[in-house]
Amino acid sequence: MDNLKQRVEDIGVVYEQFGKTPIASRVFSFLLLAEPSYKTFDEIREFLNASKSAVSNAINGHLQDGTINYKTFSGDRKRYFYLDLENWKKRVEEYAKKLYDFNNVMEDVLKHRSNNDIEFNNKLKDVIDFQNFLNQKIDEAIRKWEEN
Amino acid sequence: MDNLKQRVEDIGVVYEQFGKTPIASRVFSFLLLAEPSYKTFDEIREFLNASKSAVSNAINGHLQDGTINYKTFSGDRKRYFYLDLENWKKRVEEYAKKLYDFNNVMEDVLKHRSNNDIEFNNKLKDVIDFQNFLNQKIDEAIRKWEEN
DNA sequence: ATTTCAGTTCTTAATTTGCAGAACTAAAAA
DNA sequence: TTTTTAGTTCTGCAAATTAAGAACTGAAAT
Repeated sequence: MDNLKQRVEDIGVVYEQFGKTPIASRVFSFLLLAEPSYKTFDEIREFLNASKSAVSNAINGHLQDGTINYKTFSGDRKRYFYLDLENWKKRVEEYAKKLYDFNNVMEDVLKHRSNNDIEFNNKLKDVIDFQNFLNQKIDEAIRKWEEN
Repeated sequence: MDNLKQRVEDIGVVYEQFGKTPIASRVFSFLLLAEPSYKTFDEIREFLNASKSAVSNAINGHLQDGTINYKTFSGDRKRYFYLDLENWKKRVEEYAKKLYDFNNVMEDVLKHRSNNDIEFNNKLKDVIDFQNFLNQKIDEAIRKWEEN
């Protein structure tokens, strides 16, 4: 039944697309597949066959951007790490903010461009408008999901 | 008036957030700010003070993912590269597809999980539903923008 | 007070990435 | 036909990333 290890690897590979390191991706993947869904540092380290430092750094990265979190149980000093699925929308929000900020940069660029290249300026304006529209829709979707 | 160089650098730095290399980011930034909005390989290379190989790779990367394109003029064998702003929505679509695909991976994970961790499974289902909803909204926004 | 435990931090090594510079290529010009 | 042009590809190196292993730390248990 060690197709679990293989599944963790496979989904880990897919998750690497989002710019995470191999071990960070496997930590994510393991916590997505594992049962129970919370695991200690050492369980993760052992399952992934990785070094403590690699796992420590991967976990702290995920904690930083809110992908995972941990809980504790009284009388047990270990931390139990789990995918912070409730934080998902906030992470989407943060990505949306990045797009929004860059859109402001483009808006500023447009404002400073001369009138010699109307064609380009118009297309740039279209892109900016589209992105604003899209960002609005994304915010809207997040709000709607929240009020459930 | 070489605050243009500085602006290209500054916006280049911002654009690096989206995972592009320094030179690729500066190529984008230059083509966003430059007038006219299309530039030859050598104009880019010279403006950025970079090597031909670096510029060649950056340009080909951008061509690959549709960020830039080029046009030619008869009697001039140079290619004139420009930001392919009309392709913006397609690139957004492609990113949305990545999210959609990963959502299917998570859907598959959910299907295979046991019933021992209902809490986690429910949250996972929420995330999946939210992502589907969001992807739908994104597609919708793209369609709406298209029919203008 | 000492030991154990759960991680963290500090080297260090191995890849990987990003880029320069030079050699190369294919098409067009002369 | 040779030469020029507009890039591309190759070689190699420097810097950054990733991860291992071992030393370290601070809180908790004994």
